[in-house]
Amino acid sequence: MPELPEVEIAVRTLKKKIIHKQITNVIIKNPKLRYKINPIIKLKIKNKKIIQIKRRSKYILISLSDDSTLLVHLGMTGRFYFNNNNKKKMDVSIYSKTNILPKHDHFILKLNKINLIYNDIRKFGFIKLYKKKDLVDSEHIKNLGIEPFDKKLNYKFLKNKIKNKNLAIKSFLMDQKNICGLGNIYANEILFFSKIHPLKKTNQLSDYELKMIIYNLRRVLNSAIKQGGSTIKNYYNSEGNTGSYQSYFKVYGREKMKCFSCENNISKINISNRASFFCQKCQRH
DNA sequence: CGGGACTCCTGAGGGC
DNA sequence: TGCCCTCAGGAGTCCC
Repeated sequence: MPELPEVEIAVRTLKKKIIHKQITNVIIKNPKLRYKINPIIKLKIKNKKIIQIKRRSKYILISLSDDSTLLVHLGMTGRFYFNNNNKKKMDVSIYSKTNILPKHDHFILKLNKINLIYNDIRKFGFIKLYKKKDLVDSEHIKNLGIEPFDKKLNYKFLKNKIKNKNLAIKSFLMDQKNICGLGNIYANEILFFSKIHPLKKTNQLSDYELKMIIYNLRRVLNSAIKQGGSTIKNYYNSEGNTGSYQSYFKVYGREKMKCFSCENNISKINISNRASFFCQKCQRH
């Protein structure tokens, strides 16, 4: 599910449901995710309390009472959902309500009255445990770029970042070392609102265009968060609900359909191996 | 070093 | 119906 808005929604739901709860047991059903789940995790986190849940880029950081942090990335299809474990039998109503298949459950945290289940069809996500002090220097976190809502992100910051870079702006936006949290959907949408062709080179962008990119990325992300994220292919979030930002897509997935701003049809091209959607007339080089 | 192609994995959908 | 191909919200690795 996951670009920044979807991860943010997941974090907010986790906060609501599992903060302050104690981990009474851990079940690793299938350790083979992007990185093999280290079985030692089970012993290390059992009986610890969940004291804080945060988002950094597209990562979920679950801090535990012994100064360790579970670092979770959802990959393409990772998601958390909950199950009531108060009864003897698992509550299976969520399976009929959503398209979740238990065969893709890989990791389960048993908490007081509730199970937190990590489900991931394609297994591109991962779960790692770090000591809190090692987390920021970890390979996953240390090279991350600026957060989209960080006040330090302004056009001068971007201008400095793209200095000497002769790279398609779409690729720049997708690279987490620059601005983090954006993925394929939102990069496409942001460039449409900014009226910039996705292949336009970073060193060709005007100050005005850089300002538009920053303005629109915040606008698009905020709006998506407000809508509960985007749901593709009946993808359900942690509470068995779908986000609805997909109905606001201006270009993503709209190849050959009419542009909402002009009479042109939306084009689709490949940039860095990812589908890129744009309007040839509204978005100029 | 920067940047593009390839890779991991499963499932959905289209064409024949 | 079945088979084969392509594609999918990510990002690390390899190679030039």
